[in-house]
Amino acid sequence: MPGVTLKTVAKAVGVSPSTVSNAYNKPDQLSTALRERILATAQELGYAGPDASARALRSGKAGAVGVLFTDKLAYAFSDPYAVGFLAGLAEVAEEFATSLLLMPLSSTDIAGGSNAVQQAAIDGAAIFCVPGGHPALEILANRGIPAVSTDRGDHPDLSWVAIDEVEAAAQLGEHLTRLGHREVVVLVDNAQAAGGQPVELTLDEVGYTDCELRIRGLQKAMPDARLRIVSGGHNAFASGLRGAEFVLDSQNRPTAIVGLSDVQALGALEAMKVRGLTPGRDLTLAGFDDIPAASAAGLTTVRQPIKDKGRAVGRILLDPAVTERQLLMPTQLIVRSSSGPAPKH
Amino acid sequence: MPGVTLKTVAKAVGVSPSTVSNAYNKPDQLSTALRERILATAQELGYAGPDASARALRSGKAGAVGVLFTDKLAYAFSDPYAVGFLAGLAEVAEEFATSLLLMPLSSTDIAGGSNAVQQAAIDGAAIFCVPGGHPALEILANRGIPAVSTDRGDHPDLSWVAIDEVEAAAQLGEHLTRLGHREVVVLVDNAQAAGGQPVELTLDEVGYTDCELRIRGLQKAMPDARLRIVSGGHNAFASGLRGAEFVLDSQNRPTAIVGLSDVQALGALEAMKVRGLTPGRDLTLAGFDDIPAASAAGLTTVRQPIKDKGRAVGRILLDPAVTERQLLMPTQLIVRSSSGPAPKH
DNA sequence: TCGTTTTTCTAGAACGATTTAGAAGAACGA
DNA sequence: TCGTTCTTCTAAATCGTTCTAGAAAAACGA
Repeated sequence: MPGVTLKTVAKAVGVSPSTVSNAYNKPDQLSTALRERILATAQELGYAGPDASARALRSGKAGAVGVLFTDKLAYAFSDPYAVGFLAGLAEVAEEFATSLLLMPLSSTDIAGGSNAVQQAAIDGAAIFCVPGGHPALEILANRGIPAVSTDRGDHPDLSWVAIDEVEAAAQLGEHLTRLGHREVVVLVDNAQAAGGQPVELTLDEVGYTDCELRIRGLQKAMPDARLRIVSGGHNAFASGLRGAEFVLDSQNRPTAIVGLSDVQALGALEAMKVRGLTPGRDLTLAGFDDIPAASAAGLTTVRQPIKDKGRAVGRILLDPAVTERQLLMPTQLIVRSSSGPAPKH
Repeated sequence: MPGVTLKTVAKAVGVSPSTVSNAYNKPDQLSTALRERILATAQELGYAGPDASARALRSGKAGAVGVLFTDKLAYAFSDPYAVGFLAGLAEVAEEFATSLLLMPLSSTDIAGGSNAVQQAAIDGAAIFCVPGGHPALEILANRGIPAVSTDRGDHPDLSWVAIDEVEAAAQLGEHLTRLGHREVVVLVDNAQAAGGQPVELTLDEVGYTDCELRIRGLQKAMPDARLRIVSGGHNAFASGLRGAEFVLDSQNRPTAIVGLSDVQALGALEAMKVRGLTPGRDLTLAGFDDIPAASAAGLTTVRQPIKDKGRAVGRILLDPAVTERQLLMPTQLIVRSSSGPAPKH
């Protein structure tokens, strides 16, 4: 049955196309009897309801919001933190009969124009941990697509749902200071190390705004400590593992390792285990996010309400009743067994 | 600048809209000089390229494929198995400049019509572990959207990329039989237990076709064993944990527990650890999928090439050169330390 | 030089719906 | 009975492209 459209149905029933459209979208605009007759005829003709593209064009609503991820999709999903965010977002999306459009941000050919960000039919975009200044953000702005970021940007008119990165990290920093740590390594996500060879970075090279802020928070709360920044690659278990290996096998071991995400911290935990190091005694380990696995592993971490973050982003994008455009979510230091006093030497 | 369209640009440059369209889509249809002039003017006017919806309508291609997940999205993504599938699919999607549209499948009001499946603008759909007979599948069929399932369906004209569930499970069953196990508990995903209270089920109540087939495979290879089916909720670590707790704390402990997914098996592993039970010695534990964490945990499992499965689904949906519509992927029993001989008594 | 092909561009009709403004008829109050 | 308000339905414009067919100009071969 090729080409069964609104018009076909309208003709078959003997009404105008508008009425058929109303039968689907505004049931109170026509009598129940007629509506039922229309729906029945539609069924009979094998008409599956208004075409999505046509509706999107005419009404200006795509029925989908984009989710922008940095890096490859695989990395994004391997972090339960990302999954939690997505789950919260999906919950709201579902409520508004909206789908989620996954937009992997391959570093290549963003500028090319033939990329998802340029093409996608979306009503809004959730920017998940994408560094400020990324070309994709400009494209979105150009297209006039409302975007909500999970990071606080500098522009006052940008929407975001974020945490106070500096304060959150400072909480952890104070905890470490109290425990007497002065030699600290911070494990960060970084593209430079993606090849497999861990690298040591300066603060300027870190890149991701949120990482940078967290490090600043640590510095602020640990003015007397020596902070080294190391990356084993993109945000993943394996990167934390590699980064920690690099640090643990080097001459000057720190007394504490802070992963800027729990998955990285858990990777570091693995490296410690292999070397027979007990977290909290031989070396202090801390993470960020408080993903489910963190509590199982006894990892000290900074909890952020990730699912709520996803929900909030969804509401800002989809719920017209929500007018607040910038939301600061609470964080909480969760102290577990992986952190302990710095060993005297 | 509201309403900058193809026409606006065309007028500004002094050419026809068709030409501007060609500048974007068919660069060889016009002189380079003109094309560059058009692109420059577009930039100047703040025109962000052809509108996605309009293009979708006119060309009949949405530029996106839907991904249907059963249950709540959160459960879906907490399983690395799902993530692997998605990664494979995303790889192919990227190659064909197509986006992935995640479609949350609320169990409620699917029939209502105001759901994502009905509304979404997609060219095809990947059906990931959605039980046959689900209303969403019918909606897709009605809309004439090609769909590829990860489960073998009964209809001969349905496309799928699957494994031989029965045989795969039978491989594992033979292994267990050889080890002398006769008291076996199978942990399954089930909505009934989603509340938190584990339940014991009959085969008829299992629901998901693939789960059912796997159990049949086990039965086939373990004709003399007593198989009990238990669920601790939806497919997740926590469900496996709860299900195993229920089983381990009951009067008649089995000698082997089989999780129908690795995440559930790993949850069960946790329950065993807490109770001081060593897998492979005190109790045999096995899973399904062979996710990365399985090897780290020494879990005996049935490997399936999940990323390839995702890729294959993507190719069937997007690559016109691929004509094969039904693909059986290989599986392999991976024996690790979590399985051992049944204790004599 | 004169057809013929190739290149470059255009006019105008789709694509399939929604929206706006308003008509026709029914129901209502006085 | 008559004007007024609802209810129910419709005509026509519009959303922003891409497509088909073909015109005009340029290039080509002999």
